Amino acid sequence: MILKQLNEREAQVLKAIVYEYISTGKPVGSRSFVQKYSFSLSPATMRNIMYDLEQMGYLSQPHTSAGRIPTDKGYRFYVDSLLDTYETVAKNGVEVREELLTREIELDKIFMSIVRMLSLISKYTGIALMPKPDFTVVKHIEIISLTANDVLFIIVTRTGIVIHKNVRLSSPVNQDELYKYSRFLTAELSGYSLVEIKQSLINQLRTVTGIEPQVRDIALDITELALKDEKEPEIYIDGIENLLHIPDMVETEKLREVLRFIEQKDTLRKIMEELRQKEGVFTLIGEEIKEIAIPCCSIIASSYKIGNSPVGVVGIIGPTRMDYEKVVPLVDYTGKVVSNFLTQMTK
Amino acid sequence: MILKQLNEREAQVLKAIVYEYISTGKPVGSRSFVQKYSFSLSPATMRNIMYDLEQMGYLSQPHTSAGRIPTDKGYRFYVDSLLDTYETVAKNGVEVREELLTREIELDKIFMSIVRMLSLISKYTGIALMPKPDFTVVKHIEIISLTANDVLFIIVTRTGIVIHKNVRLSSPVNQDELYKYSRFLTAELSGYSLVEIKQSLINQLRTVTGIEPQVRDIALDITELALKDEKEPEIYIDGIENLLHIPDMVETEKLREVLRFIEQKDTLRKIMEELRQKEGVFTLIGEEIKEIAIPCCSIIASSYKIGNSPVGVVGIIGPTRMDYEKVVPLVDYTGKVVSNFLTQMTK
DNA sequence: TATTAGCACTCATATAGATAGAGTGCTAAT
DNA sequence: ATTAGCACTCTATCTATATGAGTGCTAATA
Repeated sequence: MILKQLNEREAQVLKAIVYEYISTGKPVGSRSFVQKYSFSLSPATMRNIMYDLEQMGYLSQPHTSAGRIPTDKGYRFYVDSLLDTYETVAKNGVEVREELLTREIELDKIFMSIVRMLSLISKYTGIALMPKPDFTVVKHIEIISLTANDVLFIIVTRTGIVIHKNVRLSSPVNQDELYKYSRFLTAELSGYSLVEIKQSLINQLRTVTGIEPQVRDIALDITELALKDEKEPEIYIDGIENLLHIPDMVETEKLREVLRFIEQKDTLRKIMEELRQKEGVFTLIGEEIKEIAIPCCSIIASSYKIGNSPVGVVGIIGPTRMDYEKVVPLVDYTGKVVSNFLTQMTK
Repeated sequence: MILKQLNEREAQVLKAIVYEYISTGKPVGSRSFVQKYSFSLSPATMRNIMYDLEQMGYLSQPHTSAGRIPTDKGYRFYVDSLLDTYETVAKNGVEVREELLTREIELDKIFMSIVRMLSLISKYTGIALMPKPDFTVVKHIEIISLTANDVLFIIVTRTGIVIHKNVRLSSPVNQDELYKYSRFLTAELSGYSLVEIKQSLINQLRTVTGIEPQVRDIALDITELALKDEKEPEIYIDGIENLLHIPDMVETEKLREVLRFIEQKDTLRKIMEELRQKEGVFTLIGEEIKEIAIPCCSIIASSYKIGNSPVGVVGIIGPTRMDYEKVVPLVDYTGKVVSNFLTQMTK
């Protein structure tokens, strides 16, 4: 196959075919297509173009004598061409209301309503990866005794997120001793982000003076232990039922697979985690989702930031054949709103 | 219709019909049924019995000249008759492993694995209502300043549950002042359950002496505010995909309704909350779920306790036509295991 | 050289009719 | 009280057939 840039006409046709297939769900045939889109071309010519596009890998046929449907490569072309122009659309007709955010205080509720909104507006499944605490700034640390050997390590971040972890000690420590640790840790660590603490601060503090060395050492040990295997940030999902009215999902087995994938969350989290590190809106189409084959599904996601660090992801899961014009700006815009909000909140 | 006790034979037949319908999913007809279950009766007699059972409301026909299917009343009869005898089966063949529980420390993880197990073993959807914190005993209270007027109120319970809530104050308070509050509250409230604190303790403490009256008053105000509209306990769900292979769920619209119901969580929570207050295993069959019509679904749930207070619920959601023999003991046993574990843990 | 008209062929889908199978209700006989 | 027999009903399944939309190819046209 010869590599070749699409010429203008081919590009137009390809976009229109993908668009048509997205809205109807039926393979696009030459005759009705030229008519509907008033191309001043005969069906025969259209067939030739389609044939070329098929050769180049943008289209395929479910069977001989059926119309064409886009391949993943075809969708990819379509989305990319959208991204060039969608920004002007972004604020129009998209109903994410910023005030909604400021009314709520608790972060989990905020994200729940964001995910709900995404699903309601897009009519697909909304997803959000909660902010990775790594980049949030410690405000307070408290260690509380549970049983003789078990303590609860609590970090409060400046955003009001509470991270807590049970830690089992090798020897019992009483609560008064724990208070000392808490005071020491709060004094030394507040104002720093978790990632700074993990990567360097703990080790620097190992030699700090002006504190009983034993308190210092045990306190830092507990901190290290508590931060070691940090809990994966939660994923919120809403609108799973929207996956059901995806026309391509008639085969129950496919649907089960998708549901299992979504419920399982680990794989989804891994994928989201990767997306977090990309800039802006990112789209995973069909088989491009490498970890697992989720049939007929695409993910459109945007990482959001606190300041300059991308800390989480919002987006939607929908059918590969989906309404990209609407969804891409929606997800992008939502990401920006969340970024602004969180950045504001942390100041 | 004349109210009448079922005679022995009718009861036998009814049980067998429900059983047969549960396993095959097809309306039970007279001829094949007498054959399969080797009743020494002719199909005609069976038809007469079926006719009677239908008159009494235990069976119905999807259409003339179809076999019979159980009504909700029929299922109810079947389950009740099961409950009389299942206890001997309870510990056999049920694979909830108690050791699994003791290895985990964090409560949410414990419940996640319980729900997972329920869904895996039953092949239906597992559900759990987390322990209502009302009956858990306070271990420690800490108030931490977030912004000038916002503070974070943290309660740690003896079980290691962390409850936190943002509270907005009318006038700014600095962190040192907050420490005083924390110390006072921890001293006065630890060892009491939240429900005791809410119902009487706060008011009793209003007049306590030996502490600056201002600290006392504000601290109690904050506590009252924080405990006022307590967060609803979370619901864990696993195995939604199992709802898909329910044969009666072929109609997508039904399935969507069920999924929406499960995702919505509020209604589910209300139902679970009611179940929490019942003793032992409880079964809601089909239309008996009053809040909403979840088509073809039943809920089997068991409340679990800490000490003597029922604090939460575990159970499963499955098709009305489900394998009650297996599920009822499973849910019951799981409830007991969780009760033991939590009661143990809290001591 | 690019486009178009025409034609034979393919495939998926929809429709209608026929048939088989399982079930019921009723009546009369046991 | 139970059963055999019979006419009737409803569903599911199969078959055949027609229809429509699509393709690829070739030859004519601009």
